[in-house]
Amino acid sequence: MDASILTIHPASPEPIYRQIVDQLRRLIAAGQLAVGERLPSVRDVAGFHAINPMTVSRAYGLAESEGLLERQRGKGMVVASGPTGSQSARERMQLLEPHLKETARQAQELELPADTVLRRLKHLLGN
Amino acid sequence: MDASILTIHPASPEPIYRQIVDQLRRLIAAGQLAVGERLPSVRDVAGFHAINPMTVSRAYGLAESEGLLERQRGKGMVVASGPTGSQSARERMQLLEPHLKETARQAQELELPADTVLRRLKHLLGN
DNA sequence: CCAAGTGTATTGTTGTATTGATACACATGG
DNA sequence: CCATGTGTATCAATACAACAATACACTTGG
Repeated sequence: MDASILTIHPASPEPIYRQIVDQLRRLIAAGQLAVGERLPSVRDVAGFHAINPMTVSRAYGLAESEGLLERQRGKGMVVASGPTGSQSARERMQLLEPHLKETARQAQELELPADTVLRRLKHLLGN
Repeated sequence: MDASILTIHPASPEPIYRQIVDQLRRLIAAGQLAVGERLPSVRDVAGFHAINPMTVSRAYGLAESEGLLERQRGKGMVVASGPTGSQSARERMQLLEPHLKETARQAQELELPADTVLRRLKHLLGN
């Protein structure tokens, strides 16, 4: 598995380990990471993105305790077969809900017309 | 000015002082806080939200160095008359742009249909 | 004038978060 | 068997955020 599946911004105020966990949660929920699929090793990810291996390990550990990943000793991490794999659109939507709530809050503080916001987001989604 | 204009979540991982500054930036850009209007005193805000006055002072100080607020010695902080007051919809939109970009990224990782996301956001905006 | 209200500088403390360097235990494959 | 590849436990070093308790300079209203 290629280390490039993960997008990381080391300079972001968002902690690196949380960027990784959040991303894994979404990619696994959508099935972009299939059940049983092997993840890139901590050293691969760390080398590719020029970050510390322990930071990746911490993210993997959290993802495991959350039931997203399973550890295969000596081999690596694989996507867990638990209650997680490839969820329905409804379940995936709930992962986006908090972020959307915050979007709405900021839009209202900015007094932006709903049309304007929706049109812009539609454009961004059309990639 | 009432201390309740500011919404603060002390338990959020987002630092309190940044919650305040970000919020001020939006409220001022929209004109919900009019140019020249007085802000609630640091002690009022701190008392109302049960946080430390110096945390509020720090936020006000940052907002001032950003040109959002002006300090009137002995009186308090007022909304600056600078290049900031009540911006156009286009300018306000740019304050939301980074957040919308992130929304689009997460939606794509979740493989959510654009329609679903847009419909949900439209509902959240219709308050 | 002076009490009461502004913001702020200062110093110290506490708790936590984040990252880093190193060494270790384990499993695999030739 | 052993080099190589896993993940990770451990300890350390910072940095950050918030709080606490003062003291200070300033303005206003009675």
